[in-house]
Amino acid sequence: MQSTTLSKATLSRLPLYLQYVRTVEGSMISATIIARNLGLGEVQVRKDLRMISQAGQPKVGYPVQQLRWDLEMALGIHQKISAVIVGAGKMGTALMDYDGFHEYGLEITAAFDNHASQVPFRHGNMSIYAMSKLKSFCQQYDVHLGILTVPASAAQDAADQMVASGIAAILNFAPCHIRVPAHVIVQQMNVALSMAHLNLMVHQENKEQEETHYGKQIV
Amino acid sequence: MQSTTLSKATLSRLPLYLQYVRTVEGSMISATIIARNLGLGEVQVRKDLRMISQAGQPKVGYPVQQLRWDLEMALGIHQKISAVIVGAGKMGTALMDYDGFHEYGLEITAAFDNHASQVPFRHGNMSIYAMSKLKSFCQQYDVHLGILTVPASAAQDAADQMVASGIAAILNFAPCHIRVPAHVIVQQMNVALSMAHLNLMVHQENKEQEETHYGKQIV
DNA sequence: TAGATTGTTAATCGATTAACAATC
DNA sequence: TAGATTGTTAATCGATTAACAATC
Repeated sequence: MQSTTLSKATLSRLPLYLQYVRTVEGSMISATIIARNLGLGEVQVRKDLRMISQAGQPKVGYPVQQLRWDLEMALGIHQKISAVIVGAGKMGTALMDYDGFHEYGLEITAAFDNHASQVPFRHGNMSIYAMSKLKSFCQQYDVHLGILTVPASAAQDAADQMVASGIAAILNFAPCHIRVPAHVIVQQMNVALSMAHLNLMVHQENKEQEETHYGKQIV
Repeated sequence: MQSTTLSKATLSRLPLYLQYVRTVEGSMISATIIARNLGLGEVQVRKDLRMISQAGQPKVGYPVQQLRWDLEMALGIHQKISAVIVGAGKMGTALMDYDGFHEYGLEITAAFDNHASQVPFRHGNMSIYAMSKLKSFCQQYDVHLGILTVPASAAQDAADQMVASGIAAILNFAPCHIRVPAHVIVQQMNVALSMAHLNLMVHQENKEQEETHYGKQIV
C-alpha cells in the first residue's frame, strides 16, 4: 500500500495495464511482455508497476493475480463507486445497459431526465426520475459522480443542477464546454473530437513510419 | 498555416479551446479570459494559440471567428472525415444518432454488425451491413477510421476484421484490451475507467484544496 | 553459473512557468 | 501616455530513457 501519490502520467497508464493484465492467462507476467504488448517502454512499465505493487520478483516477474489486485486497489476500484446518469436519451439509456461498469466497481444508481414524469419510470432494473428529484437523491444516497448525456443545448442547465445537487465530478458527453465552480471537475467525453484526433494521428503516422512491432495504445 | 508539428500536450488542449471558443459571444477574445475559464495557465494558452494562429493582437486579443477557424484547421476538422461503426447494439445505435459528429467534420458512413442479415438494414438514414461487407466497403469508400462498439467478448475478433479491412485507427468502446499490428492506433473509450479516474481525483482534490476560481477541465 | 528479470540512480528530453520585451 | 494584451527567452519542473546494480 503506497502512500506517495502517483504521478499523473503513471495514473493514466494504470487502466491500460489493468485491462491488459485481465486478459493474461497463466500465473506470472513480466513487465517486459506487458511493455511489448502495449507498445510502451520497458523501464516505464517497471517504474509504474513498482509504484503500485511490491510483488515483482527478479527472474520471475509479477504474479498475475496479485498484480491485478494491486492495480485495482490503486485505481480505487474495490470499493463500490456510485454515480447517476443525467439525460435518459439514446446515449443515456445505452450507458444504463453498458456491461463494463460493474467490472470497474461502478454502480449507476439512478437516471434523471427532464421529460420523465414525476412518477419514476423504469428502464431495465433502473429507475428514471424527474430532474427535480436529483438533489434529494444525491444527498440521500451520498452520490458525487455524474454522467451527463443530455443534448448540447441542455447541458449547461443540467450541469448547474448537478452542481447544486452536490455532484463533484461530471463526465460530459455533450459536445460543448460547460461552466462549473472551481471545486467541480469536468471530464469531456467527446467522441467526435477523439475521432478527429485519431484522424490527425493517422496522417502523422504515415509520415513518420513507425517501427515498433505492436500497436500503439492511447488512454 | 504552421508547418512545425504541434506538441502532444498542445494538441490535446486544442479541442478544449475550440469547444470554449464556440460558446463565446462578441467579436474578440483574449487568452487571459480563455485561461481563466478553462482553469489553465495564461502563458500556456498564449503559447498554444500562437502555434495555430497568427491573429493575436496586443491589447485586443484574438478575433473570435478567426481563432475558431484556425483551431478547426489545426484539428483537421474542415475536410470531411469518414468513419464506420462496428457493432450496432445499444451503444452503436446511440452513436449513429449522436448529433455532435457533424460539428467536428465527422461523417459516419455505415455501420456493420454480425447479426445483420446479408440484406442491408437501415437505422434512421444509415445502413447496417453484415460484417462480411466491411472490407469491400472500406476499400471502396476509402475509410480508415472505425468505432468499435461490440461486447468485450467479440471485440478482438471484430478488431481483427477491421484491421484486415484497412482501418488504421480504432476508437474502442469495449472495456478490454485489443491486440493490433504496429501500424494501427487504438484509443480506448472506457466510460467505467473514466469514472474511476474521476472518483480518484475527487478524493485527491478534497485533500489538496484547490484555490483557482474556475473548474478544472480535463481532456 | 548464466540469463532473465526487477529495481534504482543519473542523464536526457519535453512541457510548464516565470520574467520580460514588444505592441496597439 | 498608461494599461492591457501578445509574444519570446530563460528557468524550472516533471516525465522518460539510459545505464547499471541487485536478485532469484
